[in-house]
Amino acid sequence: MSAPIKISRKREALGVRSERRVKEILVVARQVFSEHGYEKSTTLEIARRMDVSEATVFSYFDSKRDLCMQVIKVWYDEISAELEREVPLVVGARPQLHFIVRKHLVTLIHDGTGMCKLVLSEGRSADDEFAGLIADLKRRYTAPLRNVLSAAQRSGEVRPDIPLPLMRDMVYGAMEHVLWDWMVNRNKPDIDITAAQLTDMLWTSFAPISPELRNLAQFRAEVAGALRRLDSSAAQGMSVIG
Amino acid sequence: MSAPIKISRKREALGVRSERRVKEILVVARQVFSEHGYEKSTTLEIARRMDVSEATVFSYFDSKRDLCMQVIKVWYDEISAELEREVPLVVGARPQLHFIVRKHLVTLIHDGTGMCKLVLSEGRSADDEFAGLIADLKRRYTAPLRNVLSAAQRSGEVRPDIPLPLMRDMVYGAMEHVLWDWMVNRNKPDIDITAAQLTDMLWTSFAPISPELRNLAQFRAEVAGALRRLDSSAAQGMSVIG
Amino acid sequence: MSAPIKISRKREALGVRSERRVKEILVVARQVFSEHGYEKSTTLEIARRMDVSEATVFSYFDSKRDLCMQVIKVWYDEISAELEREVPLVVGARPQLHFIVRKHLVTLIHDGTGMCKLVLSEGRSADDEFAGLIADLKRRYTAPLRNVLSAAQRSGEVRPDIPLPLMRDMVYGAMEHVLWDWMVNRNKPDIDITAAQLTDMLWTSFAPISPELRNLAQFRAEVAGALRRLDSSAAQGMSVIG
Amino acid sequence: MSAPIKISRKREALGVRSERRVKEILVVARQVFSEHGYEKSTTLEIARRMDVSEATVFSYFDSKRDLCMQVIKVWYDEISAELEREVPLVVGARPQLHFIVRKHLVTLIHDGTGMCKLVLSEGRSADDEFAGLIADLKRRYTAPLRNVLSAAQRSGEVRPDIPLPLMRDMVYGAMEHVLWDWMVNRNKPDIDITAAQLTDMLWTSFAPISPELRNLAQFRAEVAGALRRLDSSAAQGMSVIG
DNA sequence: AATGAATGAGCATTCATTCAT
DNA sequence: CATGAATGAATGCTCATTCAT
Repeated sequence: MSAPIKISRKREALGVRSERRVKEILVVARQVFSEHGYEKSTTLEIARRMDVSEATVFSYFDSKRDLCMQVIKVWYDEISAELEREVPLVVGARPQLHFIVRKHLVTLIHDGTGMCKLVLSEGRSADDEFAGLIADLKRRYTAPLRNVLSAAQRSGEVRPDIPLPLMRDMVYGAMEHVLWDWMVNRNKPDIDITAAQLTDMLWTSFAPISPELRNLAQFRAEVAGALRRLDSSAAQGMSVIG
Repeated sequence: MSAPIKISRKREALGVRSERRVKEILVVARQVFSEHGYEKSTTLEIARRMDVSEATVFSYFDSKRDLCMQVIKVWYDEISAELEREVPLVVGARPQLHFIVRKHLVTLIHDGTGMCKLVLSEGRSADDEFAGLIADLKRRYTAPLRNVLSAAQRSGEVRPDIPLPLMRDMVYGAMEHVLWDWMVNRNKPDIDITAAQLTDMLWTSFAPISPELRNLAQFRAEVAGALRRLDSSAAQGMSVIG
Repeated sequence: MSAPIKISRKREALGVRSERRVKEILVVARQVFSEHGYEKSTTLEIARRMDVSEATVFSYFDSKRDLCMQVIKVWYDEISAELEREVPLVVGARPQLHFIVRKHLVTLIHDGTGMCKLVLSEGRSADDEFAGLIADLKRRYTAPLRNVLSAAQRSGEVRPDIPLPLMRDMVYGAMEHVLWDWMVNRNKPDIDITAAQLTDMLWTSFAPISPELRNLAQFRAEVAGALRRLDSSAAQGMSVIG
Repeated sequence: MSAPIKISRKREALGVRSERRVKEILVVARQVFSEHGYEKSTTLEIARRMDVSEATVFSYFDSKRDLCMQVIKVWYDEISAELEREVPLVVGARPQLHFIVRKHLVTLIHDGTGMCKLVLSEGRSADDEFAGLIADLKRRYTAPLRNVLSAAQRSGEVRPDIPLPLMRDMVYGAMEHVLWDWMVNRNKPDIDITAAQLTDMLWTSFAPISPELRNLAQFRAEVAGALRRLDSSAAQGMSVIG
């Protein structure tokens, strides 16, 4: 729960002056990794863009993998901290959900550093260790949502029979799909509308519906469906009565 | 929309006899890619397992990437065809949604060929072309759901104000998250329960709620939330009245 | 005892035509390693001298280390086989010892491939595994001497109270020193004279001396020494009598 | 012949206070080089163990090679001085030889600093300059033996027809082999027994044997050998007489 | 005297891909 | 139809060494 990402061996004893270098490298590395993804990025390019030698980069980070990990960690730490600070300022479970959803979309879509693709891609790294570390970072990032939903379950605002992880999966899974659709197919979503619609659907699905309402809704749906099928058959010219 | 995945240049002129070879290679390649992921798999290993030379593999496929693409395509074609065949046998929009959800989980979790990780990982490939091709395959695979929801919208069973892609994202996004959680953190989901819960939530969120019910539900939720906050404040010893 | 040096993984299934390549590489690698020693040799230089790419070299040998090992093994196998063939043709234990000693010096000094330095150097490799493998090769190479001495012990020609390994160490240790002295200080030994003198001394030291002769010799030596010291003291003007 | 090992350029102008630093570095470097050998040791590790920067090390020594050289030189100087002091205290050429042999084995085997492997390995360095410098150190170290044998030759205790270097090679060559066998194959020799046996053999081989005795011994050996071969032939069922 | 910081130069190894036979 | 053989091109990483401060 605490420090899941180990600080590079090599950074342990660095002085103040070099902290600047570390930051510089992280900035450049973020750019490079964002542009090409992890595999296609090279340590040489990162070094070149900084006008330093590769050796310099390796004197601050243990390995390419380590460097990329730190880049992702820094980014997650930033947005996690922001989220942790802002969510409590919002009042009400539904508004909080809405805030989290909108914030996530805004952050990833408006982010100028191209982290969206990197994070979505590397979050699915085939490398187990890498994937595990990112999973840790995500745990922190999604904690606010978890807290909101957990409290809402206790207060009765959210149905108690659904495991929190499953609800989290719905929230972030839906958004990742939206974002990936944007990345790959260039279908840029309208953030406000999408956030509103997602929140609406999610909150509806999380709400504890009274049995009566639920049954009523289901009855209505089934009747409507049966009716549609009837119409559909008729439309195909099948002689129903004769 | 049509033939999105180009057949390998080299396969165009191949005879019938060699079709068998193609299948054999695809089978072995599927194993290898599943085991190590795309990047860590080597054409040498694929060739060795078949007891042929690497050159033979390359005489049937243009490149490693092409081969992997075909592997994924074949798999998607299989499950897409199955889905297209089976979904119409289910009656009712909700049962169809449930069927699609459950089928997806069953397929990916019980699949002995380890395609789950490969598909989830490579579906997020940083390579734009690759990602685009997989997006095409997914379009076909998700078409049945699209049809179900589209029809349901027309029949009034599903609210008409939500874009179909967004609903699709909710369905598959949630499931991908569940599956990835399983892959990385070894949290194996109970398929039947998860499918039921997901369907329940999704269907609820897709259902057209009458304004009255919706308003009523929201009112109920807000009152409950306000009450909770009141209690919480009181519990912390804050003087409420003064 | 048998095949101590594993054949390169990669060479297992090579055809006839490529056997030539293997030989070619070994020839060139022998040159390069001989000239610079293991550490300072580069795979690039070996490849360049053959006008092939480094990759070609690595397709026949697993690693630089493996290649060097094979070079050394081939050489040891050659001279071991020769020795095994020739020693039995010599009659008599002492002549056999002389033959082995002379042959060793001739082989290492007249060898145009510069293996002398490589073998002497790498035989003392700090790398334990490497050292172990060379030790195996040496075991075979020194076996003929061992057999000669062992038989001679049984026949009473060689004193039985000395362990064979210690006698082997005397034989080869002395020669290695002679050779190294040549390599480093350019003191080229006269092979025939050195071989004769070494054999003479070694055989004398291995001979079973009868107690009487030994005692007599020792008595003689002690008297001579005492006499020398007496003379030496007197020469320094020390008052002997007081 | 005089100062063969040049003092590091950088040390020339250093004051007294820094002499302490030099000693400290040499102590740590000895440890490191002993543990990993020259090639695998890094200046970084040496610096780290001293809690100073690499730059500090390089301000006292010209190069890694220079440092290692000094380490070896210091060690050789120590044991050379000791030998030079102690050998004269022993009376008699043979006892002196025995002392030198035993001392050498004891020193190298019981040495806690692991110099044995380093010295044996680096004494065979492929680097000509390095090898030459070590050869110089060895010259001093082996001088006492040279003196002993030289005097013994003059006094008639040792045969005069063998060049001193060759006798030296026999003495130290044999021991190096014994020690290397220990290092690589873990055959730890019994120091006292080995020293006694080596001395016995060496002294015998160095002793001036009268022509009569020598001839007699050789005659005896040849007869014994011939007899053995006769018996061996007979034992193989060869009809000797018919 | 000490060092933080930087680096030039080097190097083994991998692997998809091609092509003559 | 198959393949043995060859390779171009790439790349992460190490380490002794220097120098301004």
